[in-house]
Amino acid sequence: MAESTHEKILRVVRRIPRGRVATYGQVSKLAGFARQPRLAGYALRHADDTVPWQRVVNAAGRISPRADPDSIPRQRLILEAEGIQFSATGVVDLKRYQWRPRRR
DNA sequence: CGTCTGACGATAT
DNA sequence: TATATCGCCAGAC
Repeated sequence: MAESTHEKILRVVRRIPRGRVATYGQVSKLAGFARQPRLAGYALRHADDTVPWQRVVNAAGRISPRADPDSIPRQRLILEAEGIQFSATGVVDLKRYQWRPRRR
């Protein structure tokens, strides 16, 4: 069985530790798909509860909007429960919270 | 099997 | 600084 694109993406997302976030672009790059941030978004859309999808935010440090408007406050609450703070404008400070993997 | 659709971001103009 | 272009996966129908 060849590993699918989505599986590679999800494998990376599962490495993001609690209390940290990664961007779509970062995830896709680590999975071997540089400059294809959409692939990370596509994969997360189909992700189940075995993957910490809430730890992926966009390059601006904001939660990416989806069909369900309630998904934003919902994701935010989970991240805050993990210790991540949001600015008054709803932005995560990537300088402070972005995941920096050691190797691979 | 063709078309549509959905968690993005670097680059060009 | 703002808007357009492009890359190109996978499930639903």
